[in-house]
Amino acid sequence: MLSRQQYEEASRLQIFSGCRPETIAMLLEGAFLHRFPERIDLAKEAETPDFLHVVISGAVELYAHYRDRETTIEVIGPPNSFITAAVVLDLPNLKSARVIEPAKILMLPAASVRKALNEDAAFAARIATELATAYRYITKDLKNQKLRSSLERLANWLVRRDRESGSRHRVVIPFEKRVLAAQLGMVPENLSRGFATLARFGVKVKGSALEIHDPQALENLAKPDPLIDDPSS
Amino acid sequence: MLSRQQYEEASRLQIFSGCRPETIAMLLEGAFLHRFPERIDLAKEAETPDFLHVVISGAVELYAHYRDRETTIEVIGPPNSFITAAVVLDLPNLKSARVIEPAKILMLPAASVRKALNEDAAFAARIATELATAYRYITKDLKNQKLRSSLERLANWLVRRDRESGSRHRVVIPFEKRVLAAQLGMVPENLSRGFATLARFGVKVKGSALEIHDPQALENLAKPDPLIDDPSS
DNA sequence: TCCAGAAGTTGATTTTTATCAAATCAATTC
DNA sequence: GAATTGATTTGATAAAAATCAACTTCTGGA
Repeated sequence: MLSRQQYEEASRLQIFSGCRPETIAMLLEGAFLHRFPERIDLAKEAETPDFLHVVISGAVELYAHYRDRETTIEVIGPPNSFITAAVVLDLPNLKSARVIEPAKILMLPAASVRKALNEDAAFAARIATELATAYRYITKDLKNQKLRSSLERLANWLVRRDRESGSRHRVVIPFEKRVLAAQLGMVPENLSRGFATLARFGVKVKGSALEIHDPQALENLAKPDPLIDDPSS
Repeated sequence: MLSRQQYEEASRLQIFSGCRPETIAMLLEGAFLHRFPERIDLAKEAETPDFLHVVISGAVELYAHYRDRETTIEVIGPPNSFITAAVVLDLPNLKSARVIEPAKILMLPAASVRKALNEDAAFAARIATELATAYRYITKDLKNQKLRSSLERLANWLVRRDRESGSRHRVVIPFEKRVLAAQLGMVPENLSRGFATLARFGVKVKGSALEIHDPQALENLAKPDPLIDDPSS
């Protein structure tokens, strides 16, 4: 269902690097490449997924429910895939996924993914790498949650974002503050109060634009730890 | 370094199922099979692992630090492996590991594991499965942390343990209460208070032995959710 | 431009969780 | 068996975080 051009584009994705052409062909056979507008749900908790989703552009929020509560687990962008674990194991999703920024998504049939996994070592290795990375990412998040107060989590989020965007001490929150609050494991009210507290450490808030006027003070508060905050380690 | 008998035993492990004999031979080439007493540290945060560890028997606690704080991420038993993600990616451990119950551990050279990953699709698929399972496990834990109060976490731990041990309404805490507290994300004092509160729901505590006298009341409190508490889903 | 509704903020209050200190209990050594 | 040490429990208090309510700001149409 992919055009020639789409096929070319898709086959260059990191997830296919080193794979045999037959594997790529099989995976792209029943694949779709779609653009989705904001708010669209791409996956739903408890449903068993039919496709592995790869984010080509845009952003997707992964969230989960319990009773009447909801929390954001993760926000992912390109070139990451999601609901990978559920696809590999053919089990129900533990999280729902919604588009948070208009996104282009490549959808690979789940059955083909499982087939490829057993036939092409390179593809299996890539999936293993993908899963290992996701595992480490969520491990860091769990450490973040269990070992830090909400103010520390916020301060570290800020420090990290700043670094990732070139340390120019101007950070923009790329989505609604409520989403950031949920991601950091706090209610929106406390995020506001958190920013108010950070004012004492030289942080100025103008809507979703944040200015860090005293980087050292912020770092002293945050005390970032590579084993929690370093995206590459 | 394995005896003939050890080799036979090791090669029957789930992690090798479906693998080519050469792969198994290569992995077991530089492998060790050791028994470790309690308290021994098998891996240390921030160190890059030389071996993939597979638990044959006993139990291992995975824990992590930040500043002067420590928390337990997970307690694992056979036939699970640990520090798998770090081995696959050749990156530093995010967690330390200590023996919590005398354990027999199979140690596979990290470099061989990475080599096998790219040469044997069956092995790569097994590692992917292993990682996917670990990922889902920790995802559930993160949901547990972010969506529940500490009393709810404790109640659900109890309900789940009871189910896993045959629903005979007698549960034994298999390690120190402090470890359980850390695993559930609370201080030991609050675990005590949690048990005191559960008395009102028919739970009796005698040391590490717990009795559930009103299973229905406990379930009503816990409100278990398969997407958080079901080990098989 | 104005308005409605949503998002975000602020204050007061409650609930949850941690901290600190002391007491109790349990296992282990001498 | 007494003494020591560490784990657990209990109580008092403090800190962190959530809730509820009121208010402000922002945003996207009519």
